[in-house]
Amino acid sequence: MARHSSTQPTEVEFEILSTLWEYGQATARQIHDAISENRETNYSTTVKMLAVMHEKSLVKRDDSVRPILFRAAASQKKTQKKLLKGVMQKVYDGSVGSLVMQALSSKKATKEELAEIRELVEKLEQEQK
Amino acid sequence: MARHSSTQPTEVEFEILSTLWEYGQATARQIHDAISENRETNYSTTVKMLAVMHEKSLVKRDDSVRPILFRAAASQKKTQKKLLKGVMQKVYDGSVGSLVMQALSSKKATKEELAEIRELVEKLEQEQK
DNA sequence: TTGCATTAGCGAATTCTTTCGCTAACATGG
DNA sequence: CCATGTTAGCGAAAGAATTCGCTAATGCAA
Repeated sequence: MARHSSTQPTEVEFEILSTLWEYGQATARQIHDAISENRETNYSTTVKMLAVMHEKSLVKRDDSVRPILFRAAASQKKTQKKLLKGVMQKVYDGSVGSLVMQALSSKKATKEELAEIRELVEKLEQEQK
Repeated sequence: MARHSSTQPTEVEFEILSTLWEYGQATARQIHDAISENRETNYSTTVKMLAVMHEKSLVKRDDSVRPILFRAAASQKKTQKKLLKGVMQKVYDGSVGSLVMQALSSKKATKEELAEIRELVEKLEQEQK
């Protein structure tokens, strides 16, 4: 059975997914060009990674068209949440509080971000009453 | 040169570090027993991992005593921050805001955590003026 | 001190990820 | 239709991370 469905995407896989989230859909060539900006890599490698990722059901492919089009199988949000949940569990022993505190104190947030966060926090505090 | 110093600890390495942070210091046996509660593994493997981690300077060992005692080389906080920063960069494109927002909306925080977070946010907003 | 159980270390094997050369399929302009 | 360039796929290799069998060293109890 789908032994990969629960696994987090690996490093390179995540880069490819990021490209797909940005583009919506893309050909192997487009993906390759995009990730080549950061990483020194070969077109063959990208194609192979896409095959591996398709095998793992991380991407969907539309081969009714040429060149073949790829899309991410899961949304960015869903994938981010899953990953963050894992980090929270593994690194912060499940505590949202310490994760958020550390995030806030380790990197400056913009005024807008802070306002948005404060609003959410206040809303959550309301709900809790 | 220390080619590992910038690298994040791997999965198993992180589990071992977590044990060390909890215990302060521990023998290979203690570490092994601790991680065996989650992961099916062999004492030899734990010992080997400790050797690898020592090589990478992730742990320090005191072999003036028997059995040898291990300690984490870096603090939990420092390691957490480094890891979180990586996630923020890689997964949230560097945005503290979206990371925090997702963290807060994906898992309930306690009343106390929310209060603490709100205080920090308010303090940061003050500083920004 | 000897025997026995535990601890330490090593090298090799396994598994997972990433890489790429080489070939085949395709598609397009001439 | 053909030559040429681009796309797709495969298998094998290289690189990491993790595993463990086997042996050696150590220390403790009889």
